Amino acid sequence: MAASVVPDETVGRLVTYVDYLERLLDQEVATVSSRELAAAAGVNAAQVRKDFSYLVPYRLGYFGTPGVGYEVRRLLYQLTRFLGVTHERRVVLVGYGSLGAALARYRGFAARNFNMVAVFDVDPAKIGKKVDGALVHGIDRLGEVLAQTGAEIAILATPASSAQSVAEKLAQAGIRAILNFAPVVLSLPRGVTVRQVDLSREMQLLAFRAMQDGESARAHHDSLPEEERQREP
Amino acid sequence: MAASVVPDETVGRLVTYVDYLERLLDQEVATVSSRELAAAAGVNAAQVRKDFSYLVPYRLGYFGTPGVGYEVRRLLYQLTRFLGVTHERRVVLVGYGSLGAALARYRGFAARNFNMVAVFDVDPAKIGKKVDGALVHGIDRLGEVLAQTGAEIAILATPASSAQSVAEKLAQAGIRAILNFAPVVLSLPRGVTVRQVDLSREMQLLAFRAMQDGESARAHHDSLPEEERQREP
DNA sequence: TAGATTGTTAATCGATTAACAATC
DNA sequence: TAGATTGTTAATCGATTAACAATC
Repeated sequence: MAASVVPDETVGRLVTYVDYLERLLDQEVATVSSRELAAAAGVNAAQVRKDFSYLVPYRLGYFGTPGVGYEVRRLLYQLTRFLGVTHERRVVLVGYGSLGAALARYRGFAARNFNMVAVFDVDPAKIGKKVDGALVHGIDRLGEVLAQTGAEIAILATPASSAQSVAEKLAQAGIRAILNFAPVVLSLPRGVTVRQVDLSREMQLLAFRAMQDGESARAHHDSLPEEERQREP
Repeated sequence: MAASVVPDETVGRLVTYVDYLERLLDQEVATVSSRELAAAAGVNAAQVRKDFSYLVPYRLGYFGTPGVGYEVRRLLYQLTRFLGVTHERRVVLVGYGSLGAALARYRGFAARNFNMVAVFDVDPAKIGKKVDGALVHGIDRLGEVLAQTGAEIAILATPASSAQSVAEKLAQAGIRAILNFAPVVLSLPRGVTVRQVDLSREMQLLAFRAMQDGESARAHHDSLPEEERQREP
């Protein structure tokens, strides 16, 4: 079997389908079509069915019924089983700055069975304090605390300058997956999964699109001059 | 000219190149190759050159010199000019909960010329307070305040349940771009650019990969039984 | 049965990567 | 000049979408 049969894009959408199915379950809706799931996730209906087809090799059992759709309850059960969201997942946070503090408090994690078991920072003023239900440790105690808590997932919210070295320590200490908020590409041994969330990059992309839409006609005109008017800045 | 010649992926990477070029400029490095830029951004060198080639129609002037590479200073100038990062961009934040508060304080935005000019919330206890240098308004004052401030970009950090209706109000009030942290797919008129950041989804994806790596052998074994053992949950 | 909707295969689309002539 | 590296075209890859037979 290839290392990862199910693309990240699909796994991400499965999570979205689960969210939507839970809402349907609350509303006591019994069945749902791929078309409806697609609308909720902002994708094509064929995409939804294709996504489910990736799970066939895992032999989960039930999916849909032609002509009818999917039973909400059973589909939800299969997807959560596949995603493994049933049991608690332990998370550590490294970097208790403004963003780190927010992430520690963010309720979206707890709602999904993520339990923040420890926080790490370099600031001596923070070490030893209890924040949001978790104790702040010095980064030197990483290995020790990870061994104790058995956490497998880390949230990295340090400054860019220290992100790579901290990530290496995390990998060494047995962390399997890192959600990286530092605007640096981490290079780590295979076996450690990294997802990068670059908020500043997202904002800059948005700003570019906003500007572009506003200026399309003008920009086109401005761009005509062949000469480069650069003054060394 | 097609609506958007430059893919989002490329624009995102251009931002990353700019970050790296600024570091090189600080270090007084004069030239850089596509290979080096690629390493910094975690991509292929051909990707870097391809990304730059998308900018050719914009006739910015200088890029690289075959056999030599790119002059750091001039390349940086061209990219920032293209991205329009030179002038201040005004941003409003809607939803001052735990995440919203963190985003308001997040320094990565200010460092990139984003200025948070107003905050909105429904909680009467927050309205009228000054937080992180911006006043908190009721959502009913959206149109008024946006007209005053001229903000074009919004950060949406409300609960999922109100995200769509707030987004519609934002679009109506002239917002061009929305960074959406609510785990809901927004449907808005064309002309409003939306980027979604779903932190819980990222975490669930990571947790899945972490679990998967740990279990590959076991999971494969477990998956064999043909019978579905579902008990209605 | 007729209408609806699944699961899957094939077609399309777009992004990434390789290759290489141009050129400093 | 010889070596290096760009800019661009062509090849590859993977993800999305369309189409449709199977089937409830």
